[in-house]
Amino acid sequence: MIHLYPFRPHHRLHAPAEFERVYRQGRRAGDNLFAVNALPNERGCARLGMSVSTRTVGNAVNRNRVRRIIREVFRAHLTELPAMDFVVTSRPGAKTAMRDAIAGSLQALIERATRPQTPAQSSTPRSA
RNA sequence: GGAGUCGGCCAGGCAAUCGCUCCAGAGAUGUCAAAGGCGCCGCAAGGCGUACCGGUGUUUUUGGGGAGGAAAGUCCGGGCUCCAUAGGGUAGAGCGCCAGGUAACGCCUGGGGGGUGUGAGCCCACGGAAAGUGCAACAGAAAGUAAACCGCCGAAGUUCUAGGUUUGCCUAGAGCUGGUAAGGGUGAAAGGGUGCGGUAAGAGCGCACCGCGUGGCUGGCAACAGGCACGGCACGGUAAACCCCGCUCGGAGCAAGGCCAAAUAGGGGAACAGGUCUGCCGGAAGCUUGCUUCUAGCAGCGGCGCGCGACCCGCGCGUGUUCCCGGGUAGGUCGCUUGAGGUGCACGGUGACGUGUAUCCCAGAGGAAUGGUUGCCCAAGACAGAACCCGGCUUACCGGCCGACUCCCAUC
Repeated sequence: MIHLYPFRPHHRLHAPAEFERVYRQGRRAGDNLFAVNALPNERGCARLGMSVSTRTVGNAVNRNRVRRIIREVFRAHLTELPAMDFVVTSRPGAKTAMRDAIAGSLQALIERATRPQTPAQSSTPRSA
């Protein structure tokens, strides 16, 4: 059982400019549920921003459901994450995804987005 | 008991635990002399000091609040804000039986009329077709100043034939012109309906009743209803076709808008220029001593541009160049939840609703909280998430509860 941590405003991204910065400069990883952009920050803790649209997820109720699950997953793993800004963008597959699927997807994507980039590997994983 | 109609209400529950957000209290800690308090100085304006009270952040803790009946669609109506104080006309849009309710409505209530159902009920875009224009496929003879295809008639006119004859004409038959909207047929619809009379056959041609129209009367605030008299059918349908009549409507929206403000262009002051325009006031020069010329300012009228949704009127704002001071995008903050507010009671009203009174405070986020996990229970949880706020309408929806009423069956 992991210990649970609070999730306060300074753990979130607020300004449009911050989102823009992560989109432009961050590393990107995605599957059919989400896309995750990650960019190191100077604040000493990880921060989360979400972009979940009704267009990809169906309706407003489902949008809230997906956002809450993302936030809970992020909160549960807050201490394990490096000091980076993450922006999670929904994709149509998230519409019907259950909680466990969302958690699994996010963990894998965060893993890929935060893994130190090694130039030799970048061309090979496709064939492997 | 079954089938159904109408109205109202609920929208999984409980517990533990981990979170988010707002409010209030308490503690810790940072910061602030801008505001209030306090102290000192000063006649006063005011100045100085002070973190004790206080303001404002962060954080801990305690307590409390935290999505809907549709929060939805954004289809109507308002409040609020800004634009001019919301002006006139045209255009445009909406609405359309009557009365009431309301802040207002295209909503609601009650009533009238029409349709529909055995019934409780339900449905209606329900002003005008004798202002004008248009439209009506196919079928049909004919689709609106009616019309003769089949049929009916043979009165009237006329021709032929036959018979009679007082030689004028008469009778019968056939035909033509013709008469006829009863019957058939076509069509969604064929120019009132039924019956009797009438007639050559027919026909509102006449009459009765019904319908329709006109005018009184009675009831009703009215829509309308009832009845009387007259008319003798003139007035077919379609206005969610144009249109006419009546009523209503300015526009944009909280990304409204106010304030504080990094960054940028526009704004205030000074100088120069101006449309050979007009007026007022001031100054200077000339002398003909009350006029001319020059010049500066203000106002008006022009011109140009912009705004007031479109157009016309009308209104407002700005005006070119150079030099000096002030602006308001990012961001923050307010707007932001106490309101046409909820609930109870009383009274008025058939009712929508109103009045009075008591009581309650019931989300307020802002890349956007209102949730996650675990366990238990059952009838196994639908549609679905506030974004300035209300009143409606419409649409979506697992089910459950309550009340009133109708029809059928059975029993007493």
